[in-house]
Amino acid sequence: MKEIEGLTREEERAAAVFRAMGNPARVRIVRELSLRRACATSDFVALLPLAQSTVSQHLKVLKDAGIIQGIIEGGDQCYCLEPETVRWLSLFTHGICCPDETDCGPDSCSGPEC
Amino acid sequence: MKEIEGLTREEERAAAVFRAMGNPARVRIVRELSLRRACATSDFVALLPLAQSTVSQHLKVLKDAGIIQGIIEGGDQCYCLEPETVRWLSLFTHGICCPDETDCGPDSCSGPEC
DNA sequence: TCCATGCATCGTCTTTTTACGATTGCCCTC
DNA sequence: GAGGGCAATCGTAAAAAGACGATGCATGGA
Repeated sequence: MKEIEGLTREEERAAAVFRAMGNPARVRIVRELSLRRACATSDFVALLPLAQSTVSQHLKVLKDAGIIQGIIEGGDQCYCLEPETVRWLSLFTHGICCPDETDCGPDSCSGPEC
Repeated sequence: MKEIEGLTREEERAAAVFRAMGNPARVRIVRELSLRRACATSDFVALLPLAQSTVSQHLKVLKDAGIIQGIIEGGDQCYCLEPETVRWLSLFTHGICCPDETDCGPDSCSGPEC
């Protein structure tokens, strides 16, 4: 992929995070973590119709993008969301929707006109 | 990419939209549209260090994902954001951030705990 | 200590994406 | 009707992503 000069740091980060989220298995993983707070790799292997190595690779992509993080819970390695990134993503996306409005919630914003 | 069964329609859509947004040039395009409301292909060709055919292809990816749409403005073909999709994306993303809270704005939500 | 278990990483193959030039198609204006 | 400008599409080459099995590496019982 060609590098785009003049891209803001925010936009670069956005592209990286969006790319990491741009796979059904990874969306599923993130969603699961959003609901269950923390899961081990084995949970995702059970959840997804993919080989263990593939799941592990997907987790790595999400981790490298800063979307999830590995933690130790009760002595076991498991994953959870990286709150800062998730929150940042939410704000960035909202910023596309409502570039001007500063005081509109997810339910009140009108979206971009055309 | 392998199909994941048991994926909700929402998650499939999310993966497709995220994937379409997962490229620096396309983030730049969407951002520009968010600020300028409507642009012709030539505007993007001027904006990005890419060949015309490549820019056109990027626009097609965004269009296929339902993120932008082609319109006629003053007799000229140009593009603008698809408000419904942008809004939906904002909500979906916010839903990852705050799966339970229904009444939190982008500035008030606390993000997922870990 | 030895084995099982759970994950990460490596090597490899296949598929998809990205980028470009060339071509085509469509209007506008002569 | 001829020529020019703009944008989509085609063909293709290079790069990246996705998937899997095999392998490596801790750790925690027997």
